[in-house]
Formats: sequence, structure tokens, C-alpha cells
Amino acid sequence: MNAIFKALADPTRRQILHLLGSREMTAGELAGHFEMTKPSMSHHFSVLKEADLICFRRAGQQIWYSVNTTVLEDVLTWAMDLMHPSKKRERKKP
Amino acid sequence: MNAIFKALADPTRRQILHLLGSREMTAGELAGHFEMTKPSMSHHFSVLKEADLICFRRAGQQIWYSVNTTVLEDVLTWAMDLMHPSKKRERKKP
DNA sequence: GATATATTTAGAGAAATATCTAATTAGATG
DNA sequence: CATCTAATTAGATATTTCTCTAAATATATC
Repeated sequence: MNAIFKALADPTRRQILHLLGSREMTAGELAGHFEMTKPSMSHHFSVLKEADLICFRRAGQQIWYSVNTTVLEDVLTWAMDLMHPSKKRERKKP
Repeated sequence: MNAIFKALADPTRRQILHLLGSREMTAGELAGHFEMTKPSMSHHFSVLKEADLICFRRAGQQIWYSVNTTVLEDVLTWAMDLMHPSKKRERKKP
């Protein structure tokens, strides 16, 4: 949980996630949206990867990144538990 | 939004919020739960206040802290928008 | 194999953050 | 008012984090 919140603490990384919200993108394409060198962007990717907030796959020379929504659910759960600490959340019907 | 995520990035501060989830507590009572000096705890309170994540009121010598759930809703909204970027969330009926 | 493109890794410097001790403020009480 | 308790502010230090340049890796193409 700590890695997740650490990763979300940086505005660049939140913006990366936002961009990936619409569609999968390559490292270079993502980097094009920021006034920052590619190594700096690569560092942010690595922090997001460490937190398991993004998935990636190599295709030729390029690496495609996408959001891992599973981990975002953990964030949702954490925030909800804080808002309604006594009530148990409803379980999805199987 | 940046102040909120910066505040949530520290495990001590998340634990403070968790403790306040059950009930209002004084600064000293909160500090008693951590192996850290009171000035350090005070610093964390100040970061949480800056992010508007906690409310406080003085009663005599003591200061009582509580969670501000309104801001947590913003976090929920942010995470949900990331998970379902195309769908608009439902609005509460007035 | 040589070269070009996409991306990451390594290493360094600057800025931000967490923690501590010492000092200060605010209120209660003898 | 002197003193005690609760809490914060100030200032210093160590660690972490962000960003950069330079170098390395991986893949494609000539």
C-alpha cells in the first residue's frame, strides 16, 4: 500500500495514469506529453511499475503501457474504509 | 489534489487517519500510538491540515482532531474516474 | 555486422521530506 | 503570577526523491 501512495504522490505520475486511462500508450508517446527528458519519464514508469499501477508489454522496439485498475480498487477500498469504518462493504454477488 | 496525495504518501499519516476513522482524538493521544516525538507528530498533523484531510478544534489545553471525509470523497472520485474514464458518474438525487 | 530508433540504467546534483532537540505559545491551576 | 501540561514552531540534519547528462540495452533495418 505504501508503494501505491508513494507513486500517486507525484503529479507527473498521476497525469501519466490519466493519459493511460483513455488508452494504451508507448513510453515515447507518453514522454511527448511532458516537458521532461525520457530518462526522467522512465524513472516515473519504474515507480508506477513498482507499485503495480501500470502493466507493460514490449512490441518490437516499443514498450506499451496501460493502467492496472486492480490496484486502483485497493485505493478505493482504503478510502471507503476510512469514510465508513464501522460498516462492512457489500460483497459482489457471485 | 497534490497536497492530498502528498499527505497520503506517508504511512504515519495514513495511520493517523485510520485511528481518527473510529473517533475524534487529541494530539497527545494520537502521538501515544507512535514511536516518534510529539513535534514530529505535530508536523504530520500540519501536513494533513494543509491537505484539509483533518479538522481540529481546541478544547482547553487540548486539540481534538477528526477526519474530513469530504476530501476523501475527492480521492474516491479521482480513482473512479481513472477506472472508468468514459462513463459519467451518477449524480445524487437532490 | 553497422547503424538507427526506442527505451532504460547509472551516476550526480538540487530540492523536498522526515525526524530530532530546543525553544515557544496557549491554557489550566495552585 | 508562577508553574504545570498540551501542543506547536524553529532550526538542524539525514534521507529520499526528482531531474539531468552520459552510457548501455534491445530491437529493427540496411
